[in-house]
Amino acid sequence: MDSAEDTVDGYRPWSEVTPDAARRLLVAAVEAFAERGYHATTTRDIAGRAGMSPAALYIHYKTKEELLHRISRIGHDKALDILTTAADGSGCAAERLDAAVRSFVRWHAAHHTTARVVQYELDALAPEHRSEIVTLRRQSDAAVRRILTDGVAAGEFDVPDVPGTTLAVLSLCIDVARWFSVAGQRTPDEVGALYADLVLRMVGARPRPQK
Amino acid sequence: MDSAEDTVDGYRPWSEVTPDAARRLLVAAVEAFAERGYHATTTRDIAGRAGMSPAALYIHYKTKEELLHRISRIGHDKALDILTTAADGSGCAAERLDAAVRSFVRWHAAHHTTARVVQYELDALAPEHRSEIVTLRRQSDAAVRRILTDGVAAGEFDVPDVPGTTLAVLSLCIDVARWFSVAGQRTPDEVGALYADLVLRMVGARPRPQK
DNA sequence: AGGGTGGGTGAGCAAGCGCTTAGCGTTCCC
DNA sequence: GGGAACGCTAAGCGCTTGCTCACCCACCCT
Repeated sequence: MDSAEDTVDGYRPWSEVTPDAARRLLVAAVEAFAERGYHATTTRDIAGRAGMSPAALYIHYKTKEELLHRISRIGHDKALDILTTAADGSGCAAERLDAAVRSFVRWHAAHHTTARVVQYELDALAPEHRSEIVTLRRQSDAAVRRILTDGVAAGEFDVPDVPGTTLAVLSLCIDVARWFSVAGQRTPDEVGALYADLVLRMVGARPRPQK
Repeated sequence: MDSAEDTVDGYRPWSEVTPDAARRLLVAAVEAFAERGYHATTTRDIAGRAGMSPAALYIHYKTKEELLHRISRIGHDKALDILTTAADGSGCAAERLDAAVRSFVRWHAAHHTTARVVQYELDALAPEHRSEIVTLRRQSDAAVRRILTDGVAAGEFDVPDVPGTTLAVLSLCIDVARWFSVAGQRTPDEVGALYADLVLRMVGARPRPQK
């Protein structure tokens, strides 16, 4: 249903999942999990959306939880990649923070179906898979914190509580996945721009630091 | 388990639910829903936590969904009450925004168990119950928007996009329920203070408007 | 031509689900 | 003191769940 997701940011999602049948099942699972939640989704529903019989799922995945894990892993990898690319880029702290928030939010809005599963179904993962994902999330936190610390050190930002503000910034971005709707009047680009502006205000960024 | 919730802000939660057995079941349901999600929680689990047999649940509630609806309704009423009390209070726009965010966030942190159910299990409600709750949420949105509009009109705030910023402020506050943990090092009061500061920055509040 | 291989199906199992029903003990009122 | 009313339980019904198994068929290499 969400075919608009197929070609965003010039990359084809789930292209890393092969063979074709496994990818179709995974895409079906993303849609179903996002719509009804992991626990409310049945394996029959997933297989049905992919145009297959219930048993076909178990040729490509051992359990329903493995499907969620694969989705969560790929999604977190992508989200972390977007964030660290911006965080480790060139430019002053304000520019990097702007880029990080803008692209992170744009991804959460454009891929809100995937993002919803990735961000809100963490508790449904098996303990060992959950801790693997939590490690990735800590890296996201570190990336944002790095920008804030740099900005404070350079005198660009005024942030009394760096860990708390880091948490708030990430929380703000992530929650986009919950409320964003294609039926709404904002495009992912617009939300990204709005949020980048709001976050720069939150950190007290000076228009031009020392020029 | 979360007995610390029993007496916060000087009011006893769920005191409006009678008789005693019905309240015990409801409290058990809140804990179970918050821990595992609505769909992953069984009626046997709820009854077990309340120290009753599975059938006891159906003496006080028609269905499992009615339990969720009652929880959601009471929680939304309380959250909206907190928000509108602050929004309609006296003081300049900045003071009212500070109070609104501070108390709203404090509630989400202190009652994060309840808040998690209230904010994240909306889709599990039956359509007619869902639309009833959505109405309440629109009132929350209106309350915050009112403060922002007032602040802009008074020249206290600099907000280019009032609806978008309203959405972001509420989103930021609500997401506290997702990440807040009693194991963390912040108290609800501290998070409330931090967030009030961050939001005042987001709206470009001037330290003293015209004094 | 023919047998192996890998992706697929139809049918179904054991377990667990939400919810119901028959019945039981206590309380309360006349 | 007798009976209705109430709060609750033990047992279990009908159904759905995640998952399995026996089998099938298109394709491939020799």
